[in-house]
Amino acid sequence: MAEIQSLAKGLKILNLLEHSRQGMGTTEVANQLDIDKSSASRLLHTLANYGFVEQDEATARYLLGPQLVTLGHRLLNRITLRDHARPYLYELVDKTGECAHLAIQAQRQALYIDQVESTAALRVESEIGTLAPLHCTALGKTLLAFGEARIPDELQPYTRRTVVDRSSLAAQLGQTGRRGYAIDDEEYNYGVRCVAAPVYDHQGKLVGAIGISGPSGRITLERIDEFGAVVKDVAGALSGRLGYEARPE
Amino acid sequence: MAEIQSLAKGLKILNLLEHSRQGMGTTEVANQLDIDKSSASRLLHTLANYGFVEQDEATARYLLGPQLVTLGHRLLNRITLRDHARPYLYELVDKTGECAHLAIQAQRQALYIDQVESTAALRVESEIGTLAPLHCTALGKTLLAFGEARIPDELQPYTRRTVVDRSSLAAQLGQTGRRGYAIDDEEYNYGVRCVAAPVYDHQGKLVGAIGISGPSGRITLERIDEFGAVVKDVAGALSGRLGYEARPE
DNA sequence: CAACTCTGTTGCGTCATGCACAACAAAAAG
DNA sequence: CTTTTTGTTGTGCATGACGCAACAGAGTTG
Repeated sequence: MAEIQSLAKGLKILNLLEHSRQGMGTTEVANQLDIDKSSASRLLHTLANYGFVEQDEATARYLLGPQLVTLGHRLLNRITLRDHARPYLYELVDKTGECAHLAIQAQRQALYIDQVESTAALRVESEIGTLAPLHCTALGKTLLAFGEARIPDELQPYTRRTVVDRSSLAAQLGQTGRRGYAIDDEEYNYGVRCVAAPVYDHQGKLVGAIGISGPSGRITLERIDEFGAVVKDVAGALSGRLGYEARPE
Repeated sequence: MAEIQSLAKGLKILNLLEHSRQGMGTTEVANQLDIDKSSASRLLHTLANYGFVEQDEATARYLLGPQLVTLGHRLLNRITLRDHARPYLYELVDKTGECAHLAIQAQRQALYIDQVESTAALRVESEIGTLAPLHCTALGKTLLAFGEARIPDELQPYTRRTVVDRSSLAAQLGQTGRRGYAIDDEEYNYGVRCVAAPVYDHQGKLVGAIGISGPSGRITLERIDEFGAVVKDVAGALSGRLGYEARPE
């Protein structure tokens, strides 16, 4: 599994620039990656030649380039699940008043590929394209409980409530499987509860998860089963739309 | 302007995969780029390690990876122009019945960063993330006529109507500047006419262009000035929203 | 206005590393 | 079963990427 190091360096630069809002200069990039200024300069020029980074005209700092928008959207548009799911996300927002999300599994994480915002003033937004951990989000746990994904090796804690014990998590996933929906009780963000349920295609294969997120003041523990039933219903309807036929138990 | 060749090869692979819907295998990639199988294999592994490509589990072919979605959207979300423009795109659709688009200049081309579809059955869709030439689209010509972009070196013809003569194009851009909006009269796609107008920020700097596209049966040459006035008005309103104050001539 | 700093690019010698070729494994086709 | 195709791994060699250094610009400071 040999890695082409020059390519890896270039990709690392892209990942580096992701978290830099105002861009980075050649020297800064070189320092961060512990490479020489000259190498950084040449790598950045190469990336720029292909449109993967772009130099701000005013500040001469490097930013992510338009080619990434092009490639990223090309990929998103290819995911037809997204088109089918959209009306059901709206349905979730209508019925619950909370933000609805659609995620698929990618890179051993949950990738948010669509989102419909609620109209509430206090709401939880998750940008499309975000990757979230599998073990402490409702969407992620859905992918774990109903799909073939393995429990990640490291269970990083995000809040005091994050389940970091593998056997506890496994037990919870079993319960999730029987119940038909997954719950995130402030395990990823304080004050935020989420509920999610699986989406299957015509072959009965898990293709993604949809769910809602909201402040724990509105998604109370008393009402969470009620929300769970709604999410499960809508997810089931979407699965049906994709040709899935629920098999009788 | 030395280019790191291994990095360039990796980026070329990404561009190659953009146009492949069902993915490509190692050998296929190697043939397309005229490199050895072994190199292609190692490059693909490196790209996969960083999530820029992904292997389909069933077919073992390589596809664009989720990291591109993440990076691409990170960039899109950073562009606040997009947020401000959206209601005005809806306004354009309402007033004209045609699809509305928002583009910025990137890589010496016009980058479509948002779109609102019309409800008409016959309509022109342009995917977000698409790059279009500057010299033969209304959005592109707007960027040329009102911004600092230079006329491209090569004026590639797309239809019989595409203006490929530099001086003719310069004259047309002059007229566009005086008129306040740009027209694409089937110069990029047969049967499609477009109208676009410039968007300025609070510094009076051109930041993008918005416009409409529709079948030439509806956007007739008789009515095109009427559409032009609408687009110019809405673009002006958006510029005002961004803090631009039209200076009296 | 020089002296200084910080930044980004370029030239060059050296050595690492990516490459071609081949062999191999594994799957698919015949 | 043989044959063909595909993908990965091993290896010697030469290319090319790296680090160093020098240089050029742009700001800053005294």
